[in-house]
Amino acid sequence: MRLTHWTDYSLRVLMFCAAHAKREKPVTITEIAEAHGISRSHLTKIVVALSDQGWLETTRGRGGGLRLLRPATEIRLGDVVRQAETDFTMVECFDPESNTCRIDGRCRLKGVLHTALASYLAVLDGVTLAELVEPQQVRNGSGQRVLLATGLPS
Amino acid sequence: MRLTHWTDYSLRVLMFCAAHAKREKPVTITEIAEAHGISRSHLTKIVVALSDQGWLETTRGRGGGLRLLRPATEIRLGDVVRQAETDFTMVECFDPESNTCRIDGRCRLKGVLHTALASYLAVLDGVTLAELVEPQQVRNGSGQRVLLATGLPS
DNA sequence: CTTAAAGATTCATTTGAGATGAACTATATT
DNA sequence: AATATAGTTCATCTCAAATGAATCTTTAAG
Repeated sequence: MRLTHWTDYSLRVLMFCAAHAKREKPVTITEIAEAHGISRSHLTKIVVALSDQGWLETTRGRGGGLRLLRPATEIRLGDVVRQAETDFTMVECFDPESNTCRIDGRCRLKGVLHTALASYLAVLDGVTLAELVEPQQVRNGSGQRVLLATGLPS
Repeated sequence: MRLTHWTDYSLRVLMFCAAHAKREKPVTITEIAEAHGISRSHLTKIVVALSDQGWLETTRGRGGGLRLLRPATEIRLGDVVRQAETDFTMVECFDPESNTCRIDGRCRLKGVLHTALASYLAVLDGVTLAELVEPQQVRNGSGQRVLLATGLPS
């Protein structure tokens, strides 16, 4: 049971935007890609998806970049994960297409796993992007003051 | 986010054993494989693992087969899933080996996802194998009385 | 009006966990 | 001896997910 890198990166992009929301210049894809050591090309696809899903606003051209469409306090992790993650097939019988289970409909497994999944997402619904990146100064390895969640000097 | 077929089958094997626990002859791998339309060879590996993990007792030779080592009322789904599923890497930073996240240790994502996972498993811990296969007569498609969870005529 | 900086698209490829099954071995009962 | 059972080994297959090069499009700055 694991989340995809796609979802992981989706969250990181949104976190990065949230952490720099107050900056004048918008955040750029290249910037995030470099910060995380990911290819710009690949990350672009994730940004496009996030934009299609209404999380981000993108502007092309010089001076362009990304901006959150909603305040980070209103972005619940559960909703992001629901959209980023495409496959919530817990067991075969979740998917009517491929289900060949001979005891489907008479067994309670599916229901139980649905409940568990709901519980998982409910925890994520209880946390907003803002809480993840809440600025909080800590010392980094070099004794420098940095912002929690961004790693950038404050 | 999904469970592997391995875990799915593991649960089905245990459920089958639980549903037939009162039978004189032990359940056999071939029987389960046929009931679910899975290859006997593949299912054997799963049974061996379940046996290694202490869920099952197996006996070779004619008249042999599988038997649960503990009453179904004492087998919690969460424990089975924890053992069957090998990879609970929610995001890259879960795995110290592969983690390259630049903001690890200063970000709260990992903690949140751990909590969510714990919540998922807690739901499964609240259900026993016995509850899944609790005998309950229902009518099947042919109007025949069958046992819930097994699909076999009662 | 040219250039540079940004996002967007397309295409092809790689990768790796997970799944699969054939063939064979070991053991117990009849 | 024959049969029915579990157990092991080996090789492969499969497919979603991940990756990245190349190119196109848009827009602000100079």
